[in-house]
Amino acid sequence: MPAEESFYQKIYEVVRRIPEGKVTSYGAIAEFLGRKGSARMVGYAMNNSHNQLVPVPAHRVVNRNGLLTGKHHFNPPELMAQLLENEGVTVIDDKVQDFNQVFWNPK
DNA sequence: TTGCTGACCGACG
DNA sequence: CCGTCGGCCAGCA
Repeated sequence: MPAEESFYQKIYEVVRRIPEGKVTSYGAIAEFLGRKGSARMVGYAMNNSHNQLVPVPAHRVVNRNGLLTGKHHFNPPELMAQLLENEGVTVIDDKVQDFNQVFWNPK
């Protein structure tokens, strides 16, 4: 049996599954991992995403409102919205437009 | 082991 | 509309 993966690894794995032009929410990932209500863990894991050897598209993860709450952790902060728009996701005032249409549920 | 932190969410007034 | 609080729990000093 393979070595047991940390929750962080599982989170990163889910985030990598997000297709281009799609986004998901912290709560959705937390719920998918069976830790519904602990969306904080997802965000906290994202903070460590830079520590991963494999790139993690953290810019595709937004909060429940479709707001780019984690943009301040990017360098530069505008990069998050720019990456999303580069993939076809419209971002206005740090908020994802047509959120229900670009929302991707892990499964 | 204990205590603190946090890129969230929902409820309350 | 706005601020505040509780809950959730892995990681770290």
